[in-house]
Amino acid sequence: MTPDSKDPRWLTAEQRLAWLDMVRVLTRLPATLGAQLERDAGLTFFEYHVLSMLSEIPGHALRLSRLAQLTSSSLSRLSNVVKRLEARDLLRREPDPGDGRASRAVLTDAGMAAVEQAAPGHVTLVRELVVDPLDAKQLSRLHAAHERILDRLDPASSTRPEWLET
Amino acid sequence: MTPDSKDPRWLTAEQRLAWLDMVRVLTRLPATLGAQLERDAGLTFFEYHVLSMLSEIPGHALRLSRLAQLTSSSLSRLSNVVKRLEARDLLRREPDPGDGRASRAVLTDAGMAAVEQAAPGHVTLVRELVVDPLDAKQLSRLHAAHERILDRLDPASSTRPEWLET
DNA sequence: AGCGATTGGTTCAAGCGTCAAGTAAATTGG
DNA sequence: CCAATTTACTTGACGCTTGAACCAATCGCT
Repeated sequence: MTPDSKDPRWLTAEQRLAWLDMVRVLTRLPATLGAQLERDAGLTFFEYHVLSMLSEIPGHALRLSRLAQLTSSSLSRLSNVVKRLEARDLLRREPDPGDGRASRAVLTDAGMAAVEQAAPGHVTLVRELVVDPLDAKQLSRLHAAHERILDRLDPASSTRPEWLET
Repeated sequence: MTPDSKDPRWLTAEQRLAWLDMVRVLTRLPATLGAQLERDAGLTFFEYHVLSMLSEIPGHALRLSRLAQLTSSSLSRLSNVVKRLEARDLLRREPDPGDGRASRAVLTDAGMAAVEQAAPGHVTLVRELVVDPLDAKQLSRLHAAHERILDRLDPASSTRPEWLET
């Protein structure tokens, strides 16, 4: 009988071990994926994420504010990154037809090519690190856990791409 | 029949959904925890992690190189952070008795107090976002999945704290 | 219609992380 | 036992992120 097992201030031993391992994944996984993308495609994980969101939406165009939500970034950060990506000709900015304040980021052909060139290596690593070590059942349970966590992290689901059917 | 279900270049629809939700967790969870720590304790997630590692090891002291492994950071990053934390008197650097090249970071009383002050709020949020939305079984499966992923991310287990019994 | 508040986006300074280069101490190997 | 290498760490320059301040367009209210 652990005396403080109900004290909300602490975690039980198992909870603590689970959390510490989660922290290790949380820190190492993005770093590892980012290093691969940087090395093989000259893109940050975040830049890749931005381009890949654009590549998947019909029309390859999104308003910056929506793109910021989808990538969980501040508008400020996105603005800077979009400026850099535009300078590299991977996307361009257009005024939004419907709202004079807004801009849309549009993927260029070169941007599309960059995503297509970067994707296989990235996906291979994702498989290797996450998908392959788990069987189908384990992966679907991991997914379910993430969905529950996302309910708390993002109750309004504002970071969820609208073009995904569940 | 999905024609390319075995093509290692792509993920199946389920795998892809699972991965996209994992990416959302990977980006939002650290940001959310970091914001809380910054707001309530004036510490970065990383700074908290550094201090909390020291607080848990017997002796409250670790060589910088080991501390860098435990926190998955570069030595360079750690060196900078340690300098800042030392300036805030949360830890101090001592030459390592056994090796003239090495330094040990030692938690000060103020540093210990800072961790103890920051921990409850942090733990509460971890509970809220991760532990509470899952039941015991789900959490232990999440943990198991993370262990498998860590086998790939860190086969040598060099980021695993030595004072944890499994 | 008109005025204040809100929304969409940019910019700048300050802070933090990264990479390459540097120093110093220990280890290896001939 | 000395030279070459490796290990432990620090520093400095550069790039990215953040947060506050800013502008401009739109919305909400009366």
